[in-house]
Amino acid sequence: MARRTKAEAEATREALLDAAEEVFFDNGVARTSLEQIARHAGLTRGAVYWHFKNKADLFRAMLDRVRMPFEELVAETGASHDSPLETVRLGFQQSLLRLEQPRHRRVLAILIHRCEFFGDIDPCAIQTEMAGECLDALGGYFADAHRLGLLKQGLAPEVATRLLQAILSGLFHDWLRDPDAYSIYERGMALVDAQLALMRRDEAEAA
Amino acid sequence: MARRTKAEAEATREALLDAAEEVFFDNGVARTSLEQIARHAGLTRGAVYWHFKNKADLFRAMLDRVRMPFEELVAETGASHDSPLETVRLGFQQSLLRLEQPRHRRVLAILIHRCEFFGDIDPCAIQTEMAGECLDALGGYFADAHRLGLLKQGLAPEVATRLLQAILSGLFHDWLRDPDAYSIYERGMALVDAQLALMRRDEAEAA
DNA sequence: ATATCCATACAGACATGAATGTAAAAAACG
DNA sequence: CGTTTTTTACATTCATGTCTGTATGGATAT
Repeated sequence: MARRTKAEAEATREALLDAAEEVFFDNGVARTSLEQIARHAGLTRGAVYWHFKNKADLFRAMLDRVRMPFEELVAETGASHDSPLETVRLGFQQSLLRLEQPRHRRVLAILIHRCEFFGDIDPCAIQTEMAGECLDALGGYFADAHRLGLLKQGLAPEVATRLLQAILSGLFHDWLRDPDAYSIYERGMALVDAQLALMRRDEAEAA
Repeated sequence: MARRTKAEAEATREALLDAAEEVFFDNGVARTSLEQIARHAGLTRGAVYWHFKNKADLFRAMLDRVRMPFEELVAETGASHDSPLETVRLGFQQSLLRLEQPRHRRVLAILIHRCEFFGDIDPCAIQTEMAGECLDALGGYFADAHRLGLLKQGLAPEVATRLLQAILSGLFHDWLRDPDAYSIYERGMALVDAQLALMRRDEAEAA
């Protein structure tokens, strides 16, 4: 085979990324060679080296297909600003929905549980970046909630933020270790709802 | 060099494990060769292959030096059985104290953030095993707490268990990504205390 | 006590295989 | 025909496992 049309070249690029996802997920990043990825896509290493500089570059491209900042997720839901706790809930829900898509699930699982640093890639740094992004957003919402008197008395907004962020993070990690064990959407929403209920100022207090 | 005494042989074994910890932590497991480990310990690969079957065996031995089931931690604290929530707190505290020791910190960080499967080692499975162990223990305590009427009304013990486990897990993961950023003991205890306060039935309800 | 002998605890060299990156050839498009 | 896409072939590097060599420790016999 050789050159088809421009669109078909793009298709092989995508095919390579798809293959990378699958093989990385099955074998881990370090244990998979570019040869394996190419073969899995029905191509050869030559194609890989044409489209990507090297393994790290391929990896980055794979990640770029699923990036989604928390704020964007929230924006998608069209949540209003007057109820920060509900906004958090919606953002959370949106995240979980995304995670149920195979592509997002696979790539996140790879990033978190199936790779260590290589080349100029540091998965920990990427995770930290994503976590920090999420933490900042959550922090803002809880600060608002606190100002509006929506939080339980004695619960500092920073603590509430870290609690929820830890729950989110822990949930992700645990679920990604074995995504078929349960539905993250159902369990996740149950946990957020329970936690938000715990953190919300109750009517008796508010009166 | 050649054969020293039996005690000295044991010392080199430990030295190799120490070296493995450090190099694994710095470079990741996949990227470090047995040669690097041996050199870092001032020895050669011959020593490594004498004491260990291969890389996976060495890795397992490294893990074995820090294993500690949650129940054992709780036992160490000598907590009484009449206050399950306090028992959970103490177990948590004990875990965090352990984590502040460099050895535990390093090994856990390696297991969680610096290795993917290789040989017959599946770090995810090991994590799942540890998490499950912890989950079972927590589940028992919260079931007791529920029976004793210590939990907030409407809070199912299973949900409480999963919440706390997620918090623990999330906290570990986040901190291990950058252990020098903050004290896990301080922040961790603040979070558990806050969470336990939220989950405890308040006096008004109890009356 | 000391000489002998074997198992132990390493070091060093070697063979193998696998993955990488690159360069050159080949095939198909325009 | 020239350019773009892909294959094939090749050179290099590197980790692994194994094998051999060797000096010592310790047990046993004398």
